[in-house]
Amino acid sequence: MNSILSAEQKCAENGVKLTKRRKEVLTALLECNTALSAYELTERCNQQGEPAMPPMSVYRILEFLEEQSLVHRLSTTNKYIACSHISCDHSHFRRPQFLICNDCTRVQEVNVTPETLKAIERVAANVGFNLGDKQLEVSGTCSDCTQ
Amino acid sequence: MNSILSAEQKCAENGVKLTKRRKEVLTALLECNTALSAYELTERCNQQGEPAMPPMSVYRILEFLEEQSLVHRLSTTNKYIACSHISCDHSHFRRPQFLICNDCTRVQEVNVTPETLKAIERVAANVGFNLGDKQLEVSGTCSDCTQ
DNA sequence: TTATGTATGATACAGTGTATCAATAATGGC
DNA sequence: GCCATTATTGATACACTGTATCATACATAA
Repeated sequence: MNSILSAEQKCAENGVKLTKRRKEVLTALLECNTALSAYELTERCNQQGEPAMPPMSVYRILEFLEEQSLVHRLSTTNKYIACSHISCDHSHFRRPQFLICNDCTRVQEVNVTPETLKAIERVAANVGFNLGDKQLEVSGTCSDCTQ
Repeated sequence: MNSILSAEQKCAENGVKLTKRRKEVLTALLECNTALSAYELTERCNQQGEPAMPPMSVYRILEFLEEQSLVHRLSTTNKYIACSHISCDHSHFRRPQFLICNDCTRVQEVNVTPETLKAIERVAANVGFNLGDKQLEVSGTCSDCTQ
């Protein structure tokens, strides 16, 4: 679990702690490798031998992990996915972008060109919108579900 | 209510009917001029003198109106907004795009250039994603909430 | 009118997220 | 070590959102 070590280090730098419970949640999310809802994640955590964790705790922990940029919340589907940049050094040097399959809810992190991002930002700026550094979520149909 | 007439006509062309209840829902959504959740919309409809409508009906009617492209469902916020092209002749010649304010949930329909859309489609195609003709939803902060 | 299909009403319930308070664990000062 | 303070987690209740299901009303055509 290289990622867990990196996550722990990152938290330490920020003066917060990656507790046992938080590790459990992050590990479960990293292992499943897809986006999960808070309740799906709760179920997964409670399948391990550990004492059961209530959904409320999972919500709080997800909020914590999101603040630390260790997970992303996909507002399109209300699911959470582990950040794919935990172990590599570079932080999100630019807004992350996700493709979300409408059918199987599979999620794929992608990178559009900076120019394209700029173009979108410009359109938003024209009507007074500030995109901040939130991620971009685009829904479609993945290759498996297209057939 | 020019839009209602256009909507009625559009339905007639498709061989479906814009009933009294459906008109009520669409009118309420057109009048409020913002995105509303199904329950907010129910409340609004029931503030008129009409006999009360249960949420279930509103859900069904919204589904109907969405099929007729008279309203858009914003999956980012689970809200509905009236299509801004009901009265003008042209249909959605290209994928509609919405900017959604994270703070006040205000929604603004915009148009990025076809080239930008193509660029996003290309990135998606590279990993086997098909964007179909679903709308694009981008969340940010509107001018009012930025200050 | 009767039969058929469509639209709406009503009820119950499952799923999701939040508010609140209680209990436990960690931390720092003495 | 012991206590006070804070952070974290547990537990309960509840509000909100959406769906499943069946019953009723309405429209249309034979």
